[in-house]
Amino acid sequence: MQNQKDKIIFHIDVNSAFLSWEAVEQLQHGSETDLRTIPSVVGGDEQSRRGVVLARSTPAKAFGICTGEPLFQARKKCPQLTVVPARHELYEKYSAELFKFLEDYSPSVSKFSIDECFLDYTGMENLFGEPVQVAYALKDKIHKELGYTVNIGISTNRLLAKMAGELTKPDKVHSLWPEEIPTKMWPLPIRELFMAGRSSVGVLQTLRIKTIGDLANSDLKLIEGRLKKQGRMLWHYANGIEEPAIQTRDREIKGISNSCTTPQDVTDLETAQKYLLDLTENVAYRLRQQKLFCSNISVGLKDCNFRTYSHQRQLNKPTDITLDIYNTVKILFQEMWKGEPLRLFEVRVSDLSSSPSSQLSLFEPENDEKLRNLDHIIDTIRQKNGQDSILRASLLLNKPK
DNA sequence: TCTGGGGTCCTAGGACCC
DNA sequence: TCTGGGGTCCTAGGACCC
Repeated sequence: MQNQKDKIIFHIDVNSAFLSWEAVEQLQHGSETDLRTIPSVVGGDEQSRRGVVLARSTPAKAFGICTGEPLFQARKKCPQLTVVPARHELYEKYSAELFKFLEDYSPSVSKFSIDECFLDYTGMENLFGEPVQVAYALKDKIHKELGYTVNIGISTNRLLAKMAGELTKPDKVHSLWPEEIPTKMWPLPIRELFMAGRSSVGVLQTLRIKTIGDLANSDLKLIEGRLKKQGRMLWHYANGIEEPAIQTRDREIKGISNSCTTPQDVTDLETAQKYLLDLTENVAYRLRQQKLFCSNISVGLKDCNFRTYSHQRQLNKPTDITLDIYNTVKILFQEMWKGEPLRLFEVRVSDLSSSPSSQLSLFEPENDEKLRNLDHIIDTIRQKNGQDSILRASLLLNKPK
């Protein structure tokens, strides 16, 4: 059992979140079938080449269908597969509802992703009871009241709670107290360790490290020599030491991006710029919603051979003006593009601050003020009538510079 | 791989400064 | 300059997560 002074952390993870939420939503709207009981997946749009599996039902899993795999491949494994298009706004709604629900159990609930969070249960035993029993009750209450299942992992830090939550699924509660590490975590293949991705696992395998236990009991200096900071982190994680700490989404935002895989490869400048303007508008709008300014702009491309590359530029003066950002985006794109067919465009802004450069803003050029007013008008129309209510493209493109 | 979209963090090299 | 070392900033690319 845990020490008196130790923390108690729950990791709560919605099982096949997008699919579960789709199933609940469809049942509420009179559907006869529960997506969770048939081979089904939530996926992108196949025709526009966005066809990958985002979430799968348990029967779909039985066919060997994996998340992230192309829909085409999934259909080969299971021809009768039901494919549901993704509805991200809906999932945001369900996500918010769950986190609100959890706040009854602790004042400290930290969002890790749309369907995962950490709940700090430390000091709540006197109110609700012993953690494992409470976790079971909580899991069943979510099922009964919200309509879907979750996994709950419990331990003394976020890392171990998360590893506990992954042990077996779905609809399970697992503890992974420090003294249970050798029996519950060390036998697992190294791939199962949080933050051990393909590249690190490849290096570790050359060192004959196959399980999490192998890594935990290896020489830290050796691992660090091969994998630098990443190696040091993985070695600590394998030993159940959360060093560095796992960060959640409650910190300030570092960057805003939007990307788009095109239905067909793009080979002409005009079409490319249309996509880039669209992405820029989305990013700039979100930037202004957050009342932020960016000092770095980056454009990323993926060509038809899946080669990815990017260019970025530091600005002299932070901005939130769509046209400012777009002008830099155009330059960055032209620096990179040699005419190769492109399948993906990305616009990203970073180096964010909450005010435009302090002194300069007092003497803001008249033109900036006009552009900012234009952005404001368009943002207002969009908020009232929806994102597609106004075609900014023509406005911007025709606007004399 | 017929391979999405939104993030964070790290590394390495070059420019520039003292 | 055929020159050392340390620091900071910028840029490109990659690893990893859900």
